[in-house]
Amino acid sequence: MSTMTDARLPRYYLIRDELHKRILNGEWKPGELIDAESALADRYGVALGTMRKAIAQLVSEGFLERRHGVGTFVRRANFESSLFRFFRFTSASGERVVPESQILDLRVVPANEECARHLELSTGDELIAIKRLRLLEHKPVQFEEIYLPKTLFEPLLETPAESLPALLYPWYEECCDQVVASAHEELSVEKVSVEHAHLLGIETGDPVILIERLAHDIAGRPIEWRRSRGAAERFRYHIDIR
Amino acid sequence: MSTMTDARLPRYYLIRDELHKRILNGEWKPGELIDAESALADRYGVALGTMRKAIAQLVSEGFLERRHGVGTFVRRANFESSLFRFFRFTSASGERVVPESQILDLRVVPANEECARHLELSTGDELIAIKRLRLLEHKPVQFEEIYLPKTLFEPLLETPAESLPALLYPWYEECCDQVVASAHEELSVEKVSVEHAHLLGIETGDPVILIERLAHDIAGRPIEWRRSRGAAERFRYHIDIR
DNA sequence: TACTTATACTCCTATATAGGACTGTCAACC
DNA sequence: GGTTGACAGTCCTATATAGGAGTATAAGTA
Repeated sequence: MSTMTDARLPRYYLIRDELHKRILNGEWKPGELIDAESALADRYGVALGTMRKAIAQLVSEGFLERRHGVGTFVRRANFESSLFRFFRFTSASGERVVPESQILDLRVVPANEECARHLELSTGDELIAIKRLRLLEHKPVQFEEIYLPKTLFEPLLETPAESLPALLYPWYEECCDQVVASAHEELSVEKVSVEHAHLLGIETGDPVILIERLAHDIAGRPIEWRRSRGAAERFRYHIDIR
Repeated sequence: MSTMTDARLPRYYLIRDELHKRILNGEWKPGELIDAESALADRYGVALGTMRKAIAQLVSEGFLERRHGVGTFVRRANFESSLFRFFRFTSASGERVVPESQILDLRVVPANEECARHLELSTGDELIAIKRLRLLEHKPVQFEEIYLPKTLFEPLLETPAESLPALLYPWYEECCDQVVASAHEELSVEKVSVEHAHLLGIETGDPVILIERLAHDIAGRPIEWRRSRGAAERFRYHIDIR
C-alpha cells in the first residue's frame, strides 16, 4: 500500500496507482460505482482536475468507465473481445463465425523440448495434448494442436472430449480457473504436409498458414501453447499504417 | 470539418477541427513544427487548458506529436509496423538492410479497373507503372509493381530510371511534393506463377507472400498503389495481443 | 578551442473556481 | 394513475494562474 511515492512522478499518476490498487484488491468490484470524482479529490487532497486526469488514465487503460451524469464504474473484464488476430472467420454475410470443433485426440504426453521451452516447463513434464479440427459448414478449415500444463488443467481430463466447447477460453476460466489475459501470435507459411493436406482436404503442396500462439494468464505466465494450420487460399490480413 | 461549427459541441472540439483543417490543407506539413500551444490559445481566444485538450485530441488521433520542451509537430507516418518489416531482410552481419532496387520497366499506362478503383480514378486515366526487383546481395527477394497517378508524379518521367532510389517515399516528397501520410496494407498468400518464380528465383509452386499497399496523402487521397511479392519462406509475422 | 552557464523558449503539472449538461428520483399535479 | 417538473447528484467544459521540467541556443569562461 506504499505511499512511498516517488515524488518525481506526477501526482495524477501516483493517484492513478492508488485507485488502481483499490480496483485490483477488490475494494471496488467490476460493475460497481466508485466514489464521485469530487469526493475522491477531497479524500486524496488534490484538485479536481488532477483527480480527473488520474481517472482518465484508468479509463484509457480499460479499468474504469465513466457515465455522464451518473458516475464512474469499474469496467467488467471484456474478454471474448479479440484475443485472436488471425483466423477470424467470417460468414458470407460478413459476420464473425466460430468454427465447430471436432476433437481427434486428447491425451497426456511428456513435454518435448519445444513445448517445454514455450510453456516454461522442463522437458518430460506432463502436458495435456489436444488435436482437433475446426469446421465450417462441416468442412475442415483449421487443424489445431493444443498443449496445456497438466497441473493447471486437471479438470479437463475428467471431461469427455465431446463435451468440450469450440471456444475453449471461457471453459478454461469456468472449469480450470485459468484466465487467458494476453497472447503472442506468430504467423508463417509452409507447404502443406501429406498428413495435414489430408486432414484439411486440400492438395498436397498447397500453402498453409501456420499460426503459433502462446497464451498467458494475468500474471504473464504461459498457460497454453497452440499451433494452428489452415489453408492459405482464403486467408487475408490487413493493417493500417499512420 | 468545416467552419460551420455547431455551438452545442464543446469548444475544444471545435478548435480541434480548426487545427485539423490547417493540417489537411497543408498549411502545416508532416514533420513541421506548429505554433506553441500558448500562442494558439491566444490566437483562438481560449484558455490554455482548452487548447491543450484540443491538441491532446489530435495527438490521440495520430495527427500531432508533442515533444516536451521542444514543441508540437505534425506527425509523420511510421512504417515500423509495416508488414514489409516481417520479411527477413538481413545482411551477412545480421542487421536489417534495405534491399536494392532494380527497375525492370517504367512506362505510362491507362488505368485498368483495379488500379482505377484503388486510386479513385477513372478507367483509362494515365498512370505511371513501375516494375522492379528488390535485391539483397544481388539476389532477388521481392518483385514490386507500383502505380502512380501521372498527374501527381510528372517529374518522375523526367528522371532516368537508374537514378531512382530504393526508398521511394522520401523521393516522392522531395521531387513530386507528395507526402505519404498513411497507408493500408493487405496480406495474402498465393502459389507463385511461372513468371514470378522466374523473377524471384524460386521453384514454381512455392508459396509467395503478396502484400498490396495503398498509400494516402495527409488529406486521405490515394496516391500510390503497390503490389509486392516475396518468397513466403523468408516471412514471419508476430504480434502481441493485449 | 572546448567546456560551462545563462536564458529563453517549449510542453507539463497542478490549483482553485464557476457554471453547464446529463441522469435518476421523488414529490406535486391534473 | 400517469405525467410533469423540481432537485440533487454526477461528470464535463472552461477559465485564469503559477510554477516545474525538458531542450536548444547563444553568451561567457577557462
